[in-house]
Amino acid sequence: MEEINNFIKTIMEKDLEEGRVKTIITRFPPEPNAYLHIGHARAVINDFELAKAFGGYTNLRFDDTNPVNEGAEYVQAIINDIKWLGYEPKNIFFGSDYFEETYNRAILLIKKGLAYVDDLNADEITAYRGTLTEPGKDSPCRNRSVEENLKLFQEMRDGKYGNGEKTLRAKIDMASPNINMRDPVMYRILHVPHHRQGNKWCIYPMYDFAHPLQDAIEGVTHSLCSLEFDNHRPLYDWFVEKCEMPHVPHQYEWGRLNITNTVMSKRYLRQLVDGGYVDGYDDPRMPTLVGLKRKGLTPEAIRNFILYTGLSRINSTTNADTLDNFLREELKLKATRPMAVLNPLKVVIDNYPEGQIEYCDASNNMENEELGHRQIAFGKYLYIEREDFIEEKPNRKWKRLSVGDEVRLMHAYFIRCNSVVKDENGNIVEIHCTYDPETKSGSGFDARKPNGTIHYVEATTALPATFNLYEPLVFDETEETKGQSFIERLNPNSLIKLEGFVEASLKDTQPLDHFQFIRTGYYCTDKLSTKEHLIFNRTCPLKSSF
RNA sequence: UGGGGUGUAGCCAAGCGGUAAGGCAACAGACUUUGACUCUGUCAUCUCACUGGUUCGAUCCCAGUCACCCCAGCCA
Repeated sequence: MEEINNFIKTIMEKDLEEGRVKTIITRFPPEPNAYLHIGHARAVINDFELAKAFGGYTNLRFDDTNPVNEGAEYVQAIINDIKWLGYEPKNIFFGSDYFEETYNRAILLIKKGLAYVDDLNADEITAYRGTLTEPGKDSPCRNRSVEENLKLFQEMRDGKYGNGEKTLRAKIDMASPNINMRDPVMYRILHVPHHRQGNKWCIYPMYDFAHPLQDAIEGVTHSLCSLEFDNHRPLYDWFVEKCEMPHVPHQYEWGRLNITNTVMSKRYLRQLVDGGYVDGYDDPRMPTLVGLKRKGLTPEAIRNFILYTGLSRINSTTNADTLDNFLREELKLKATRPMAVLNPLKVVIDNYPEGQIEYCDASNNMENEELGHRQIAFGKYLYIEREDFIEEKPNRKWKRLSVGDEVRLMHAYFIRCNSVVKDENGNIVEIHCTYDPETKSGSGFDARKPNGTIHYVEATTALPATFNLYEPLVFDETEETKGQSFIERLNPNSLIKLEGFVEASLKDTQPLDHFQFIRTGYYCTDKLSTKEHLIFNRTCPLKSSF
C-alpha cells in the first residue's frame, strides 16, 4: 500500500498550510458517453486519494452538457466502476442539474456586456477566429446592445431558432494569442432531448463555460484535469471571475497515462465492440475497467499501479509489465495455487495398480492457510504438460522429463520415463513411466535428487477446462500497413484457447476466483464457467518465460 | 512561423543551490517439492536535452538553442 505523493499533493499541502482552503474538495467529472478505462482510473484514484489524504472528499459529477451520445446506461456503469475501484463519492451530481443557474450566469454576463448572441454559422465562426499565427476579427454581432442580446438569448432558449442558427459567445479578445480566448462559444442550440432533462432545453452550455461554474457551485477547491486543458485555464478563471462566483475553484493539470500495447482511444474501443472484434466492453482484451476486471485484475493492483507509477506533467507511456508486476504482487499471497495442465500429454504409471487413487497433501504458502491446504489425487493415469516432456534431453539445463530421466511430480512421487507411444505420424500419444513409492512428497526422501519438478493432474478425477490466453490488442505499425485503418492493422490472433484439465479441487470455483497455476501464469475463472467445464482467463504471465 | 506545456537511466519517477531516492525492466549469484516466490549483488560521476553565464558550489537560478506534446469543435 503506497502513500500518495505527487506535485498536486504538494500544492494542496501549501494551500492548507497557508490558509487558502479549509477542506480539500475534488471531483471526478466523466461525460456519461463511454465506459471507464485504465486511463480514467488514474484520474479517479488520484482525485479520491488526494482528497482523502487531507481528510477532504470527492464528488462524482457527470459532465452531461452535450446530450448527443450521452445516456443513462453509462451513468450506472461509471458508478459501478468507481465503486469497484473501492471509492464512494460523497455526492453524485449532474452538471445538467445546474442548467438553470448556468443560464442565469450567462444572463449576468450579457448584462455586463461580456457576452453576445452571434448569428455567424459554424464555418463563419471558424473563419473569423483567425489562425495560430494571425489574429481573428470581430463578429458583426459583437456590439449588439444588452437589450437585444437579452431578447435574442431568451428566444434561443424558447426554441425560436434551429440548430446552429445562433450561439452565445463570451466577449473577450479576438486577437488573443490563446485561441480559446477568442470569443469562445458559451451556448449552442441543440434540439436534442437530454437523458435527464428531457425536452426542457434546446440550448446547452459548452464545457468551457459549464465546467468552471459547476466546480464553483460545488465548492471544489482543486479541479484536476489532463494536460490538454492547460490552454483553457485562463478561460476557466475568466468565467469564474466574471460570473461573480462566490467560491473560486482552481484548475490543475497532469499528464495522461498511456500503457504500451494498449489502445485507449474511445473511438477505437467503440470500433472493436461495434465491429464484433471483441465480446463487448467487458472483453478481457479491452482496457476498460470492466474488461480488466473480467480478465482478472484486482482493484488493489490497479490502485497500487496508479499510485506507484506516480503523476507528473509529462504524458507518459508506462510499460504494460509494470501493471502485471502489481497484479503479481497483489495475488502472490492471495491466489490459490492448484495444478492445471493446459496442453495435456497422457502418462501411464506402469507399476501403479489399476483403479487405485491415493491422495497427497499439498500446501502452499498463503495468507489464508486454509486455502493453501488441499488433497490432490494420484493414480495410474495422469496428464502432464506437453512442454514438460521431450524425448531426448537437449542439454544439462533441461529440468523436466525425458526418456530415462527422473523428475518429481509436484506434491507426489518421482517418476522415471521408460518409453514413448507414437501415432503413425510420429506424434507422441502417451508416455510410460514407473514411480518410486519411496519418494512420496513429505516423506523426507533425499537419497537422490530428481532432474526437476513438474506439475500434473490425475486423469480420471481431473476437470476439463478451457484456458483463454488473451494477448493485447496491438496494432501492426510496419511500413506495409501504413495507411491502413486501425481495424485492418489489428493483430487478429489475440485469443488463444487451450483445452486442458485442472485438479478436482476446483469444482466449486466461483467466477473471478484467482489462481496461480504453477509455471503457467495467473488466471481467474470467467463468468461463463459452469461446474462441469471451467473457463479461465489469463490475468498476467508469470515473470519469466522458459 | 503565434501561444502554452514538457525534457532526470530501456519505462515510470523523487530531488527544486550543497555534490543524483525509489519502483518496473534487465543482468549475475544463492535458495527452491518447478526455472515461480524469496534473498544477495550490479545497473546515471567526462551525470540530470544541449550551450553558455551567475556562484566557493548548479539537475535546481539566468540567457540562448534543440526536441517532443497541446491549441484554430456550435466535443469534452
